[in-house]
Amino acid sequence: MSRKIRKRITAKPKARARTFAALGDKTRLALVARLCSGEPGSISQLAGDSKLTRQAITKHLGVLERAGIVRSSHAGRERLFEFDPAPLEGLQEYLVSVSRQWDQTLARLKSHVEKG
Amino acid sequence: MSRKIRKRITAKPKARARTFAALGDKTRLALVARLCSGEPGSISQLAGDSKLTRQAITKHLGVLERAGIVRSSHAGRERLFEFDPAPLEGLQEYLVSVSRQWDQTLARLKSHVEKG
DNA sequence: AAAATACGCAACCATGTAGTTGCACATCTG
DNA sequence: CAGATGTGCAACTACATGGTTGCGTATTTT
Repeated sequence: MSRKIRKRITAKPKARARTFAALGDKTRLALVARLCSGEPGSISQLAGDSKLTRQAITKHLGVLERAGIVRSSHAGRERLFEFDPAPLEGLQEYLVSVSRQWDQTLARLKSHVEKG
Repeated sequence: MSRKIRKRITAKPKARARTFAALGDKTRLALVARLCSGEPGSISQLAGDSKLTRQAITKHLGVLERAGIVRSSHAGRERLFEFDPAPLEGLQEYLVSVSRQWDQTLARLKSHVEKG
């Protein structure tokens, strides 16, 4: 089952890297914070919270959407974005498995030292 | 206490973004997987697992080190890198607080709908 | 001492990213 | 219908990133 954890750590590295990368920007972190603690918002509304232009926010929302962290739907002339928790739950599981793997590694190295 | 969570979500966004960004690359994810489940390794050893050049791996290790995810120490002519779990634990806490915030938001929106 | 190993540094290239401006188009609203 | 609002698309700049090659230097090893 050490192998099971190892598998969890190395599985789907491309999608995982993309999700991490999507969170690797302060503007996008702010968008996530806004969308996960409030109602869905249009591009103009979300751009209003920032000092950046609407077009810049559109690009950031595109990155988040490609990573699956937000979904968008059209409502009249507006495009509403809402949070989707699934990808972040995946990252959380990944980080938990990394911690577990590290604990096992520490224990193994320690017993190795004690033996000789 | 909703405010406490909100604070946790918006605190230190710069450092957090840098840590997320450091994990936003498949090569670096592989390095993390290697270092968290094995002994410390030198640059040449770590480069041996990859198809990239030693210099490319050096750059990736620099990104991980600037994010605090790995530490390095000199041993003779070698430079040994080892895993540091602290930053990833911070990300894990962050993701947990985002999930909690999202659950509260869902509950609030739901009751809002029920009321009217 | 000479060869092999491990590393650092710099230059360079291609590509991606973050941001802007400008303009066209769709959709509400008076 | 005319104007205001919300969006999409394209071009462009500036800079960061991922990767390479080349070379110099420190440290083992034989």
